Amino acid sequence: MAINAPRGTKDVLPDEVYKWQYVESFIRRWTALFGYKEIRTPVFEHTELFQRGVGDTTDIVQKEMYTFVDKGNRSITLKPEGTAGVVRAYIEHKLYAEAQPIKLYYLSPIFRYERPQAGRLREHHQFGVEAFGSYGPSIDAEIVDLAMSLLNNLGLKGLEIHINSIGCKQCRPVYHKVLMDYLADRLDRLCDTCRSRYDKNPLRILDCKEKGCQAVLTDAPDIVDYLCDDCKKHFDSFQDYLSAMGYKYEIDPRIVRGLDYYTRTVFEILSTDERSPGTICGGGRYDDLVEQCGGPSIPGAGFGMGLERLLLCMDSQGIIIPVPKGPDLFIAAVGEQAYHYSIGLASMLRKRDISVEIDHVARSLKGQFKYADKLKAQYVLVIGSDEMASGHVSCKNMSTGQEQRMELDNIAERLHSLLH
RNA sequence: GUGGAUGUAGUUCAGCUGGUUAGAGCGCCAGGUUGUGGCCCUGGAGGCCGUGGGUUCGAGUCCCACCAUUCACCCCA
Repeated sequence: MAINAPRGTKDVLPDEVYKWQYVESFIRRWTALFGYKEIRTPVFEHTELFQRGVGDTTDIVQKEMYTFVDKGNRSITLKPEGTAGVVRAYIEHKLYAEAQPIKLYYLSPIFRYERPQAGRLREHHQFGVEAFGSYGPSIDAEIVDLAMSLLNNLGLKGLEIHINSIGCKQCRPVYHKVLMDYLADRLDRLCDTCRSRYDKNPLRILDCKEKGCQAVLTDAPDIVDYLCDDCKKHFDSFQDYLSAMGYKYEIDPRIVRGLDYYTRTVFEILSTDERSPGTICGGGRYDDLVEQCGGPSIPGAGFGMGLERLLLCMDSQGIIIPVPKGPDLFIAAVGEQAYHYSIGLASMLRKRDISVEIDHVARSLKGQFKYADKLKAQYVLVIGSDEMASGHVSCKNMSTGQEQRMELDNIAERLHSLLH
């Protein structure tokens, strides 16, 4: 019996959850400001959904999915990305019947069978948004703005926005042909995987990192030069809107993304920081996906943001996430009778909205103070037989060391005024 | 999937060319205070030296395999 977490997974321990909660609180604030509502979809879906949605030729579907047959003989797959499930829910619940666009966000674990390394896990977590029902480039710009606002507000520096357009079903075949013609007499200089991509998905050859392929591609035609008029117009206005929002961006004709469903706009937000991984957010437009998954012909746009990478990036940039406060009060009891009384007092004070800690392992008074200190308790109340008899307790401020006496009768009020 | 590095207390790490009871800092517990934390002092608990095999009189140390971690690549968030 292995007692370690499965390869490529990580526990978030109590000492560090506050970092996640901090980031999540920013996500909830910014999605609210932009009008995106949360959607929660299952961690697993029918395998077919991802095969159809994400695309059979992608690495994700071909070799990275966690797929198994359940006891009812269904093929089930753990989400390898966030969009497909949201699209399925959008179609299943006929959200297209509501006023469009429908703007959604999710926080979800994502599973991919990969070789783990820094910022790369078999289970990672993504924050993502999906906006359905608008062909307009303003929604493309809005989601970039949402991602950038969030990241900037968290304090990240040195972010770059890289954008591209990969056309639509009208103009992409034209570019495919141009690219294939260009590559036709250079096939022997491409790597094995690229040669196999030549027929199935030639666009993917563009982002091959092999030196040989890179050399071949230096003079390759750029897709932006072959966009149809509508796609060209869309791409231009997208850029205009980004500028109107005050963003600098870079057109990178090599961004094609590893998911087949993208059309027109694709983008990545990456950190130029050397110590942390590059891409922390990637997304784009998917005008044919809803229809491909069996819904009406409705466009969409969205992105996914890797939370582990975001946290890594914040850490390497030295961004300090505020550590949560300790309890308002620690009650230190001396003796059986006082402890018995203190248990009741702690319960009462918690109901009065004061956070209270108390010893549960029979520590000495000194031990209780040390423990209170470790917990970062703001005040410590000492209760022993003297206090029980007199009805007065001493309350010690742990940061100044000063003690004051107070009556047990109105203790909650006194504490409230101390804690304001 | 390909290539490199690394696995020793809870944690970070020492352990020289194989040699007797495997060490340190931090953390944890207790004591130095009879009812008071942080600092200081003293003591204590805690290790099948990743797992399995091999070489050897003898392995934490050398060899092999496996497992895990980590870095680069592929790909992606």
